[in-house]
Amino acid sequence: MRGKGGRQTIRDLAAMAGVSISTASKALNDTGRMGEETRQRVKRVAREIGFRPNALAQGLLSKRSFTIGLLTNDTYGRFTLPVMAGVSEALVDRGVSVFLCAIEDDPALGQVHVDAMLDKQVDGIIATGKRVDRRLPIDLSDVPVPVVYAFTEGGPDSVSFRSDDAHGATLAVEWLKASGRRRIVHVTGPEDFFSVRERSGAFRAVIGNGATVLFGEWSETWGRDAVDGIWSSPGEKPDALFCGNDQIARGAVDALRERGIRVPEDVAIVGFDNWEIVAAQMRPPLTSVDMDLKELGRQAGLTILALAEGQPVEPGVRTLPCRLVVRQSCGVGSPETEKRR
Amino acid sequence: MRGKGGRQTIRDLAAMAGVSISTASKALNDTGRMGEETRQRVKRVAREIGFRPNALAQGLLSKRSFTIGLLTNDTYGRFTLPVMAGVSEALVDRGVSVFLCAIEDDPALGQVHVDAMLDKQVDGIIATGKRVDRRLPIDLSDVPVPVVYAFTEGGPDSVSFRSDDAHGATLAVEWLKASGRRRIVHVTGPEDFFSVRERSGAFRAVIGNGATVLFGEWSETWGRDAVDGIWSSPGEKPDALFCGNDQIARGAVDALRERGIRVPEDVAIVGFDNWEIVAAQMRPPLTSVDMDLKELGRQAGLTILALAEGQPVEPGVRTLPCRLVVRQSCGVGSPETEKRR
DNA sequence: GTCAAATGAGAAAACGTTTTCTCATTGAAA
DNA sequence: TTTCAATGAGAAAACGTTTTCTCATTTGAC
Repeated sequence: MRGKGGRQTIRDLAAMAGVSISTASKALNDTGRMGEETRQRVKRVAREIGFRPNALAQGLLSKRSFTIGLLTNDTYGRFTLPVMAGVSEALVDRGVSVFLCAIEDDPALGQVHVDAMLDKQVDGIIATGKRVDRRLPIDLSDVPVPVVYAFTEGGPDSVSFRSDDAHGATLAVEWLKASGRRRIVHVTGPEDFFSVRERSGAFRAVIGNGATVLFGEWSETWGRDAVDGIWSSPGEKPDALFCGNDQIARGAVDALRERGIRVPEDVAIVGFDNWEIVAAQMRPPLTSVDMDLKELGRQAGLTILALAEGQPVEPGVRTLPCRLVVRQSCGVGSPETEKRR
Repeated sequence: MRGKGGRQTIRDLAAMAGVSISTASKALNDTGRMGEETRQRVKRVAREIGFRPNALAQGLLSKRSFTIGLLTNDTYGRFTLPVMAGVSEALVDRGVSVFLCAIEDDPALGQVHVDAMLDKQVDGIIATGKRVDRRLPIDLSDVPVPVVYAFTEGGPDSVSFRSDDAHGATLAVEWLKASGRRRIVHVTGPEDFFSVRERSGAFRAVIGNGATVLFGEWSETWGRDAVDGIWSSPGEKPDALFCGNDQIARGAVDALRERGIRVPEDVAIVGFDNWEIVAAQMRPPLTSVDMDLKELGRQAGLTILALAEGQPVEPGVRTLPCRLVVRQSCGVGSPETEKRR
């Protein structure tokens, strides 16, 4: 089936089809002039021997490698995985492959990876991280190929993508209000996170005067502590909590249960991130805002492709809408549903 | 700094250094014969203009692309991430880049990715998955490049890597025994998982007659249910639980706390997977078996490299030892420590 | 029957390297 | 001086494609 050495080259194909190399090439690419019979014969032989052109040779000539680099400093997190999957999905059927480069937070390692990618003639680079308001440890503004940023801070004139956290928060709070909750408290992460400010800002905008926002850390512990703090101090208690992430929500639900407070009857809970493995397994399952990171990755992939093909792309930050994945923690007994508006 | 078009080629370099292309090449690669002065001059100019050879051209000639493919069907899981990081880490400083291919469970998609990788002349393929006893949805036994399997089932004569779960389980149980626990119960996942059988087999081997193993699912709920089942039936209660993963452990700890049973004073708990985000945040922090997946990835990377270079590698399954990461859930109040033997 | 245009197909150059071969110059030994 | 080996460096082929030319043949119109 296969030649003794490596794979079949177009040379072999041409010989087998009884034509010249140039004719073989033109036949396969539907270019040039030749008899229809010849073209079909070449194609048939190509199919029979399973000929596939060597991408290295093609790239050398065309100066397009159909390869892009994906740089990430988030080796363990749950954010980049969906982004990567989205990028990969968007590009695979255009024949573009993705180099994965895990650079931790090491600038030297980052440089090594970037150099390697450029040596391999990537058509573009997607930078992605674990936090929307932090830059990667390496400067990409001078690389000679297009760059797109996804879920990480880009330079001033760069193209970047992030989720619209304000939209996500609005979705969550509007939903709680629509289901009759009136005293909603926002328990979230450290205020120096951009996304925390976005979410809390939107929360305040919807609630209006007297909105209560509690900043803390991204942990279950903080969720518990927040609940303990609220319920052990005097005054009217909330009938809903909008939590900054799913772990905080988890802690809050646990603390409420320990106090004998029912979720969702007494207090409705909404989380953020829709981290399935947590949100769906909680009892009750957690309603949560999904940032649709896979779609974000898809968009980033399509954009880097457009740039690589020379199409103009307006610089700036593009925000993608979130989805609210409704589960039982906010009072809807029905099976899982989804809200986008 | 850079030429008007793309990057500087060896042609430009040769012109600038006042030598021929061949001399330039030989100078850079420390091959061929030439005056030391010439060699240094070429190297200096190369450094000055930041010359880097085009890997596509090199690959075309050498038939080595310094590129490998990493195939995974685990897009969201927490297992492949460390494996990928390990692979990447092992290869980056040998100048080898990694193609990430997320194929879900779709054979067609898998074939597309494999074809794309072969077109791009990868030097080898690492297949990795989410379960050690399941195959990827695509057959790799016929690809014309070396293949290594990591954390997924390989073919009969393949090279594969997995963690030594029996060793991990032994480590855990020995540790519990050494700290004085006598009535240890194993609460674990579904018996049709290979790793479940490995772990429970080792558990039984260490405990001997009368070992209690409870099979269930990989969820917190099962952990709770198991505890409820044990403590609500008559008879002597365990003084330690060895759980099949960290989620089960988490459920067990929660259920124990609700019953007023103290961890670790009354019951010691050890988990499996050392899923940091769960294990370290639990209260008390969870002692857990770490499969050292990053090291597994590293080994897989080094092996595929050896194969790509034509070195002989014995086929078979290689198992890597686990580590026990000791935290407070099993009675050691001291800071986090680690056991390997 | 003549000529131009259309058609079919191959030759050759190009992409950016590495490597082998060739050749002129130098230095030393005879 | 002559001869040989060693030295320094360039020419050219090769890797596997694509693309631009070129050329011979056929077709059609007059």
